[in-house]
Amino acid sequence: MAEPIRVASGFGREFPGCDPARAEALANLIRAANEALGELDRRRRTLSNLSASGFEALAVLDGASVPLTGTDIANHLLVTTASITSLLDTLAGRGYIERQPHPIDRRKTLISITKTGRQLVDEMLPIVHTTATQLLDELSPSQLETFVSVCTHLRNRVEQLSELPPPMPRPRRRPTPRIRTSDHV
Amino acid sequence: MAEPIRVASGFGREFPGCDPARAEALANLIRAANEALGELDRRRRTLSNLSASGFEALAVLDGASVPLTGTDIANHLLVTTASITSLLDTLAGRGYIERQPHPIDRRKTLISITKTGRQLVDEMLPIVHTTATQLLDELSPSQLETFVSVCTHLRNRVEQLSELPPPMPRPRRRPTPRIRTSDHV
DNA sequence: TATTGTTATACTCTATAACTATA
DNA sequence: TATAGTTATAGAGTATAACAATA
Repeated sequence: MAEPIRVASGFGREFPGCDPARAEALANLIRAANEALGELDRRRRTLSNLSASGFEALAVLDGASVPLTGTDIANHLLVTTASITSLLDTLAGRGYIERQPHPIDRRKTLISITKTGRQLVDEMLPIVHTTATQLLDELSPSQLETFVSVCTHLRNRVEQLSELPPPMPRPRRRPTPRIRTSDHV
Repeated sequence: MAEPIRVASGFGREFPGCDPARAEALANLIRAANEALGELDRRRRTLSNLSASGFEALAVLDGASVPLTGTDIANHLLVTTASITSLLDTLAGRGYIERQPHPIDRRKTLISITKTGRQLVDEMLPIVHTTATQLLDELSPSQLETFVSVCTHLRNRVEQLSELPPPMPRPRRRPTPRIRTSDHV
C-alpha cells in the first residue's frame, strides 16, 4: 500500500526558507507521474515497441488532421530538429509516417501519418484514456479540479521562473545523523 | 500564461467508458511533472552536469547514512543492476562515490558517498526544496493536501493494476474531421 | 542453486556542430 | 542573412544476456 511521500520532521530547520508541504507535494507529483508513465508505457508497448516520444509524435500528427513540418513537431515535443529527424526516421521505418516535400517552400518536409499510423493511434488513445479512468477512479470532481488547478499553477510558475536566473538558496543545516557509518554491516 | 489541458468536447462519445475529467487530470499531471523536472534539471546542472538519476542515487546514499549495496540502489531507482553499474561508474569517475568490498558477503560491493558527494548533495537539496517552495506558492494547505491525496490514490491504483493484464478498452469512435487533409498548405 | 555485480552489446533519446538547400 | 532539415558525432540511460565469484 503506497503511502504519501513525507519529509522528515526536522525539515524546516534543515532547509531554512523551504516549505515542507510544498516539498512533499512536488515529490509526490514527480513520483506519481513517473509511476503513471511506467504503467502507460507498459500498456502501450503491448501495441508497438515505440517510445513515449514516438507515441506522442503520432498523437500530435493524428490530432492535427493536416500534415505538419518537422519543426512543428519539434516544437510540440520540445526537442531540437535534429532529434526529430532521428525520431521520424524510426517512425518512418516502421511505416507509421511518410515524408513529402512541401509543395511551396522547398526547404520544408511535410510529415503525414499513414493509415497504419492512424490505426495505431486509434488503438493507443483508448488505452491511455482507459488507464486515466482507472488510475483516478473514486475521486470527486472537486478533488480532480483542485488537482488540475495545482498542476496549472505550477506550470505557470515554471514559465515565469525559467526565464530568471536560479535563486541562491539558503544553505542546508545538515542534521546530526542518528546512525553511525560504522553500523552498516 | 499556461492554461489547464482540456480534452475536446466530444471526448465522451469518442472514447466510450472513459472519463474526460480523469483524462484531463492525468494529462495535466504528466505535463506539470515534465515541466517541473525540466526546471529542476536546469537548476541542478548549475552545480554539476549529472543526470536526474545520478542526483537521485546520491540523494539516496546521503539519506541512508550508511553505505548501500548496488542492489539497494537499483531497488530505489527501479532499474536493473546492470544499469546501476553504469550509473555508479559515472558517479565514481567524478569522485562522488566509492566502492568498497563488503566485509562479510564477498559477492557484494558497498557504495559510500564521498565528502565531495556530500557537498554536492548539500548544495543540491536546498535547490530542489527552494524550487518546490517557489513553484507551489500561493496554494492553501488544503489544496496541497488534496493534491497529495490524488497522487497517492493514483500510485495505489498503479500498484494494483500493474499486476493485472491490461484491460481491453472499448474502441475509439473517431470523429469526422472538420479540416480536410488537402487544406494543409 | 540462487544471488551479486560486471561486462558485452545494443537501442533509443537527446544534444551540438557542420552542412546543404532554399527563402 | 535566416530557416528547414539532414548528417555526423557523441554521450547518457536503459535493457538483455552471458559470465565469474560467492553464498
